[in-house]
Amino acid sequence: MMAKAKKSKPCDSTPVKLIADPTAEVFAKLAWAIAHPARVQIVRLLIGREACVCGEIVDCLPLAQSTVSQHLKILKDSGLIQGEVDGPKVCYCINPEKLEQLKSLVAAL
Amino acid sequence: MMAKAKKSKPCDSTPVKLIADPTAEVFAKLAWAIAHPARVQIVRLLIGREACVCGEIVDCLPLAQSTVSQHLKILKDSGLIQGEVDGPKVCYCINPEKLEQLKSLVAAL
DNA sequence: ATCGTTCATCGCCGATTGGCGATTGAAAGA
DNA sequence: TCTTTCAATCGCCAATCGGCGATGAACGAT
Repeated sequence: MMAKAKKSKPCDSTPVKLIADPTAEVFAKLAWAIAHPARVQIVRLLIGREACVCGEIVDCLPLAQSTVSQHLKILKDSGLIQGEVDGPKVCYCINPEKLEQLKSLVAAL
Repeated sequence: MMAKAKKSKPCDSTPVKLIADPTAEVFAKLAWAIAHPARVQIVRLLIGREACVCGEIVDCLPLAQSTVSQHLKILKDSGLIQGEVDGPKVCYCINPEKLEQLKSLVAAL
């Protein structure tokens, strides 16, 4: 249905000059950090609580400890979360500034 | 500075029951779709205009036509954009619903 | 019917991801 | 000291990504 809607869209042809935005890189990096179900869950978990020990996060996910640690490293590298050593344990918490940056970048789309 | 802030965070230990959210998958897929600089630029480009022929998008990016086509396919699979065949050309445009879904998912973080 | 244009797809490649178990390292307790 | 515990890292693997050129299909125009 609606087949053959010839020329339905104007397909405007304003000469596009590549917006060489460096923000695209930043954007992509941040988006990539949460582009995995496990990382989405980790971020959500950390948003819901003050802070969380790594071991607890491992218990929350159906993944091996080493795998979770990898995801945590990725998130930490992106700046979205930060880890603080607390004795033998490590407390992770979200970085509100980075989270806000992500939100505003997406909202500005 | 601020070193040795022992026990600075409470590290609350509320028993976490894994929120097996299926939305994490959806979220991750959408995030992954824009987790590449080229795809960010494409999405931004399409938001700025009504619609855009594939060839123009190729001209806007320093990538080969086949590579751009790949990115377009990824974006199309995610639902963020949709393509409409217009003769020999293909007009791409943003899918406002999906874009809004992405925005609200991020905003709800 | 034969071009020329446009875009999708295929095959290939190197690099990266994502998963795991095993090992290492650091702190705290015995 | 020795042990235990917790988390990061290493090594390995299969799978995927991201890039490209080349090929193919669809369409308009000649």
